[in-house]
Amino acid sequence: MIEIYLLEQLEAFARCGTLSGAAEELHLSQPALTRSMKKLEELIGVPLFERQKNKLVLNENGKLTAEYARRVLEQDREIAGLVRAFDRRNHTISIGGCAPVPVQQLVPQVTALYEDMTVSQEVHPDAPLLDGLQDGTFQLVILHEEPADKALYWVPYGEEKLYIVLPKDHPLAGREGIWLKELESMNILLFSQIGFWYELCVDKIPNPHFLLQNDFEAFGELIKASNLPVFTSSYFMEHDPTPDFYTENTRVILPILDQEADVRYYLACRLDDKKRFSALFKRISG
Amino acid sequence: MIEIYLLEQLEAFARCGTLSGAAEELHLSQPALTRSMKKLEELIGVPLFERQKNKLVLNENGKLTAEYARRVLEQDREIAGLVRAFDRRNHTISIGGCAPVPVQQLVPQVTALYEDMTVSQEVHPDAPLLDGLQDGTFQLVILHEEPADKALYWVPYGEEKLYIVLPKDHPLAGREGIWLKELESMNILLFSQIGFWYELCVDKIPNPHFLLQNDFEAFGELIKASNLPVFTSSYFMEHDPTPDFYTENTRVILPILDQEADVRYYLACRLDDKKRFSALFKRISG
DNA sequence: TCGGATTACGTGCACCGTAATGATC
DNA sequence: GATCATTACGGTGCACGTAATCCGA
Repeated sequence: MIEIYLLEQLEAFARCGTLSGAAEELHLSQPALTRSMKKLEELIGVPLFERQKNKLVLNENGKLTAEYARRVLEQDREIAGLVRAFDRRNHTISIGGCAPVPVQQLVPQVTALYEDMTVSQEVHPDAPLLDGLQDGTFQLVILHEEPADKALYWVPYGEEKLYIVLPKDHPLAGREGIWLKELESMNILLFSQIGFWYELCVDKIPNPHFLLQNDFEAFGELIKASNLPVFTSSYFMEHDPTPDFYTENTRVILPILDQEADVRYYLACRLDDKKRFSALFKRISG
Repeated sequence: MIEIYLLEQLEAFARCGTLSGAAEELHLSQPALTRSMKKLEELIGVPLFERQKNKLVLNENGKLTAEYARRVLEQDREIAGLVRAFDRRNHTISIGGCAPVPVQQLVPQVTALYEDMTVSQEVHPDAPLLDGLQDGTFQLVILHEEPADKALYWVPYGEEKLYIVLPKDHPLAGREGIWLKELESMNILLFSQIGFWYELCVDKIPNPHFLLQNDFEAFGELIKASNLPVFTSSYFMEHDPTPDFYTENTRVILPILDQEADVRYYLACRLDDKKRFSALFKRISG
């Protein structure tokens, strides 16, 4: 049986062209390589090298062997990674969502129900989420549109509505609601990790001037320290009942009137995972 | 890097179900297997076994690893054989022919011209010869029909004509020639290794009664000791000028009149081997 | 009590490195 | 002299075996 280390050394020699080069690359001595190549040659039983005076060159047999070696090495190297990935898949539930809010809500529920599992989370647009569900990157995804794919199982997963917070002295502050297009060219504070909401704002607000901030603490400080318009949502209004800018009475909160600002979420999994997550769906749906 | 011996041991364990079984099969001790499995597990970095009290069982990771191991092992084992076969192909010229006579003529010519090559020979019908030429089984073939394939190069390679030797008191002995169909139901001595000639005789002689003999010495003795009809050919008549049954004057030699008994041979190779064998073709064609 | 897995311990071989030699540019 | 392959020699890691222990049918 030809051991891997021999194939590895042959492959390195085939690439480098000299034993010394290969030895350096493999952090081995030249004599070690000489011996290994001799041994390999003996194992296979036919000459693999043309031995010129002080040069060693692969002959046709050697080139062929190197080619086979490459294939075996590649497959051998893959094993550990593939098995680790397989193991990981069986011990982690990967959640993908189109926005952070519903994902943050889901994670503790999943963690509680599947104690021995690791739960990972990512935020992406709907399309890659659906792809990821199919290729196994995600086991659960939260979308903001009803999945049409018949190979998926899904349930409604709450709603979220967009509001805007304006200073009381803002020209639009007296309104009962705001259309996104009315925010044209306006400076608006925006937390950067808000998933699909960002695309929505970019789509609907002409010539947007977003002041992006991806540190949540700093974002809060900026809100307090400025009187810039900022988005919020039904979720925050319910779960964070006394933030400074609500009670200071210097700002008003107005609903966004666009239909797209009123979102329903859907929790989906592959049909063949429906059983696996039945407890989760039960808990969510009633 | 996972060495082959580890995969080999895992694969044996996967097949046997117990370490002791695998140890016996591999001519190793149980402790050696225990250690190797531990080592493999550590290398990959995820559990591969379910350790019951005094039983070791592959878990899902382990089964997957064993599956990968099988693939790598198979490919690794193949290497030596494939390279040896490749080497052999480059150092042997395999000659196939439809009959022994022209092959026996060709072998010394090839041997003389390609000194460092091994020359092998086989006799087969034309169809497998042509197949073998294409798939590399043969580099040179001798046919008894002109090859139609445009991907082949060929030259005429002599002729051979069939005769029959009859006792002088045989009813047909007075004829100037014989048709094969006239040999109906006749007992005829036949050397078995005569290639396509055998098929020809079976085809053309109704209800043939061949007394087959595959030992050449014994065949000669049988000719001398009996007065049975026997085939010969122009080749033997030219190269073996004084065999007993010619000079004893108790037998007559009559030509076979069938058109198929008058054969022209053709030496063919693949077009991409034409250059390689140009010296041979030159010598043959003059 | 036997069969199977594991642990502990000692050993030998196989692979390695260093040093020296040979050979070519 | 520089580079490269090979040979010679001495060292060491590691895979192995033996023996002992544990555990369950």
